[in-house]
Amino acid sequence: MESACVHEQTTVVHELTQGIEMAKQLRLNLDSAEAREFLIEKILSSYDKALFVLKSAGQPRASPLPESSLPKSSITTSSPQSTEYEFEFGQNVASKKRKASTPWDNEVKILSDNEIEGNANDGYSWRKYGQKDILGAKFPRSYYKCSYRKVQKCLATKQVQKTDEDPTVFEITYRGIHTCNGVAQSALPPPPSPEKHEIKPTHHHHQLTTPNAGENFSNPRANLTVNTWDLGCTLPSSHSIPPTVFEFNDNDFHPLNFPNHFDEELLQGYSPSFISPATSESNYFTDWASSSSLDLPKDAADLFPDFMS
DNA sequence: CAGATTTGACCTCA
DNA sequence: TGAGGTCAAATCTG
Repeated sequence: MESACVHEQTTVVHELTQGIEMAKQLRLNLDSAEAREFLIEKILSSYDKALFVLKSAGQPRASPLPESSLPKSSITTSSPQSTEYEFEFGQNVASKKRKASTPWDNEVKILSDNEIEGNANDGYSWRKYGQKDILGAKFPRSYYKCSYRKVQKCLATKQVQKTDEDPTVFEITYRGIHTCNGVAQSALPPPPSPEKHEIKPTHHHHQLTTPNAGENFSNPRANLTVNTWDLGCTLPSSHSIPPTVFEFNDNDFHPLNFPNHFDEELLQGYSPSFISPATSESNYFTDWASSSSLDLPKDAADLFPDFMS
């Protein structure tokens, strides 16, 4: 099962990456005893799960790891309903017509059966700018661009289209790279340097079927629930799409911050940039935390006021 | 009233 | 020339 292998690799890398980011956070929050405990718990949880996945990797199993079999962290989420995403990496997967001319250097295609009108809560704020009937397609295609296109010159766009076979399944195609931070520039540190967010079009096409990288968060608005093994409080419900994808080479793989800069946000800690006041989702974390059976430290709000408010 | 959405017109390219 | 993608004015919504 190659896809399962990829899945496990992704999960492990995600967990380890998360552990690193948490450790960075820990370094920044050494002064606070509560923060220390909270972050240590998260780090241990991440590595626990990474180890668990690695140990499980060699064992045969017919289906993805059941949630119940996974190590429990101090932060848990509910809802077993799963959403499948199918990723397709490469150049201009969807656009055949303008393949040679489009400036996009990356594209991610996702199939989701659990979106509301394809309005995925992917952590970014989108503005619909067009809808078009597509030849041969039963349903029109909707065009979205980043709400911060003008303010931050963010060129990320996405296309959402119901599939012919199943109107409840949406094909979401992400194009371009988010160069925005999700909020107005004035309120934030400068966007990450381009080199830090360099996305290389991969020549290897991989299809990943989630639960991927341990998502398990529910979307109270869209009734969207993704099984997740981890992420805990680091991932609001709005991130219905794995925020970090990986470019797999023959022997290694590198995390790429696409389509979301989730890792970057993690890196910045629970910074205000994580919660975009301007986004249509208004307050990801609040929704997420209130809708999930989270076992957050009672003083989490004090530890991370930006995160919680 | 500001921001988001809708929708017809326009642009680009194969 | 037609299809896909984008623009922008009109309209809607909170």
